[in-house]
Amino acid sequence: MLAVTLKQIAEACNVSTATVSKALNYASDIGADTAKSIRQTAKNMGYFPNAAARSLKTNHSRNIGILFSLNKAIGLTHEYFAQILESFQLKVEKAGYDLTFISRNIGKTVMSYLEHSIYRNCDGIFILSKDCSDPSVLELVSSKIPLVTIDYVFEGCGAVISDNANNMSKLVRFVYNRGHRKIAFISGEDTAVTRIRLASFHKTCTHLGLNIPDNYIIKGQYHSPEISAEATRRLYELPDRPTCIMYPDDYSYIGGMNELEDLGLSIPEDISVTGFDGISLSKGLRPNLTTLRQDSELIGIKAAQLLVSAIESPSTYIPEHIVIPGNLWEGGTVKRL
Amino acid sequence: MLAVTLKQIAEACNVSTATVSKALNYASDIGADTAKSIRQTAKNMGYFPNAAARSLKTNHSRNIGILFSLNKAIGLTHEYFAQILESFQLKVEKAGYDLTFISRNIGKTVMSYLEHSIYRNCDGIFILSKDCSDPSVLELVSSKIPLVTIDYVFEGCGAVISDNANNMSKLVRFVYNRGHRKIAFISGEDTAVTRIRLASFHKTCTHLGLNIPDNYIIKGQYHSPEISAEATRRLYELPDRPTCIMYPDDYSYIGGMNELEDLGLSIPEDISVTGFDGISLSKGLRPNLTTLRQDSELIGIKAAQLLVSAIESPSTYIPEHIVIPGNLWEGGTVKRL
DNA sequence: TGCATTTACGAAAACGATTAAGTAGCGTGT
DNA sequence: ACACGCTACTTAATCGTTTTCGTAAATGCA
Repeated sequence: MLAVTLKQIAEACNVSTATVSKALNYASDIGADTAKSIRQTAKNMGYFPNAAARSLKTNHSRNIGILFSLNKAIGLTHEYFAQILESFQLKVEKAGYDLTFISRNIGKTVMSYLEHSIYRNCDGIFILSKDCSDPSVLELVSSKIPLVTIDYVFEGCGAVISDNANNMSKLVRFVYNRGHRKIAFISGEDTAVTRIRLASFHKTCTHLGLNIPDNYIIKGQYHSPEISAEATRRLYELPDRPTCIMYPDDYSYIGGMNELEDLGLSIPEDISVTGFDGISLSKGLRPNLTTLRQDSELIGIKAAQLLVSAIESPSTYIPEHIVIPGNLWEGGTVKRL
Repeated sequence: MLAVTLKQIAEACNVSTATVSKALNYASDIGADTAKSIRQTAKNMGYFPNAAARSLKTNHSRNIGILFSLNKAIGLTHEYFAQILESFQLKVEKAGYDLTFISRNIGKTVMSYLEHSIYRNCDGIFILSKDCSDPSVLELVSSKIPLVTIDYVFEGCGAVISDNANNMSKLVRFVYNRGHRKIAFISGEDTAVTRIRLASFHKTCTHLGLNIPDNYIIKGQYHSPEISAEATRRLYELPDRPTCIMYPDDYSYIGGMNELEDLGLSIPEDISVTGFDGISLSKGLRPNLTTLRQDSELIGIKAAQLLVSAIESPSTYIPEHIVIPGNLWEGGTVKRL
């Protein structure tokens, strides 16, 4: 329960706390054998440094703040982000960092993200936010705290981004190559990522010589089966129905899938569909959902590496924008026409 | 960037740091007007206390450790736990606490959960672990650090548990009341919760006078559509097929749903099914999945209240075991026979 | 041997807060 | 006028580290 302190070790070894500190930190001006025996007794006594004391003195906390915009559509419950966070956590843990959620308030006092980060003395911040135009996020970004963002680019800051433009293009081309010309697209709610995907969809279609009518493009929502179901019905009621519907993500597709079934359409015989993300769900479906697998694990890992290097070697650090390609998962929901 | 300290405020106000500290902490022995003006300048200067210094001195950190067993089946990517964590976070944040993940290692050094908690000076721990028999968890539990567990009971510790026994019973009775007598059950992997649900299933069946053959009970896995699909096929191949299949959770049911469809069975006409959890997915399905909605939001809130009171009022605190009932969601996947 | 240099350690200050103890100043009761 | 008790503040110690600087002993070199 009660923590062992440097002082206790010092007494046990008959040396000063300075010596103990040096021994444990492998400092240069200490005798090899003294150091060894101190380290041994420290281990025996179950010593761990007091994080607060160390943080106070050294001005770093070995703690990384996570800025997670928690809302329904994009938050912990979204498998893509949860997976990124998981692999990020595993990686920074190995580098010796803990993870703390950074919110806008602590108790009754409201603070900005920056203030919270300073309060907790975070060595770096990992931003997984939907709305990076939030002034409080901007304030953080323009501070000197090392940070890495996901799927959003701030100039001068490290970022890891899923290659949304190319991914979407890949998916559209796949559908096109299977012979589809009437492709509908249900987008997610309006975010930077959504805009990139939508632009890529249009660009790719134009490039392929496809003329997509306006009513084939429906604004939906990520992670919402209900809204995808509704959008699906609207597409069904169109006089000139699409032959393929592209859903905003795998999860929300489930709503569309059920709606189509209700309407008596079978997949992919009567209508083709695609998802996005490649979460575990998509492989549990029959036929396997055709989707674009984003490499969330790699994204988390790269973000961790980037942030750790930004923290630990600021001199050599270059705020890269790492683009992570996705993989097309062919599945079986796009029929060859 | 650089934080404002007490000292700076003290200089600005021409008082000692002690006075500033007292003013900000609403201590008694300080003049009302001095206090007021100090608080005002502190605000103007953008002061926030240094968490490390405060923690060092007061021996508490206003930080709660989360012990999250991160593995595939049960972790951040599981909506039930992610939701509990989300609502927990929102609640403790209001009480003035931050959340830090507690892992078994930090850098190259391996430490126990207890050691990590001491290292970070956590005021309390929130345990969301699948395997509470882990010796390192046990060590933590037997320490004096306030903690609350989810879906697992340690005597003398606060716990919030979803009422698995009654929930399962409710679900079985609902199926029974719809006329089903041949009920199959696909369980999750072996955990405390699984054992409770399985026992409740058996007990309820016995109570209802049902004799469930052994081959109706299949050991599956939570959150795994694939394994549920396979289990579904095994049940289908039985000479005497069940009329209803109960899946370990909503998510894994998706695998079964597709398998059944592949087998040419339609739900609920040819076969009835139930899920468990009541995640958003289940309401996106057509027909709506019959499931047992666990109140993950309330569980998170109650856990937060319990833990905060354990931390802040240890004298009046009673380590309750709060049982949160679930709600049957009738849905449309159980046919009336 | 004598002097300079290195090695190995200790003393003490510092990080930013909290808090017990001490002390002015002031009013009050007798 | 004097002791007493408040009130409102300051001083200084403290939490557990890290780190600079000082210094004694050991060593190197001529």
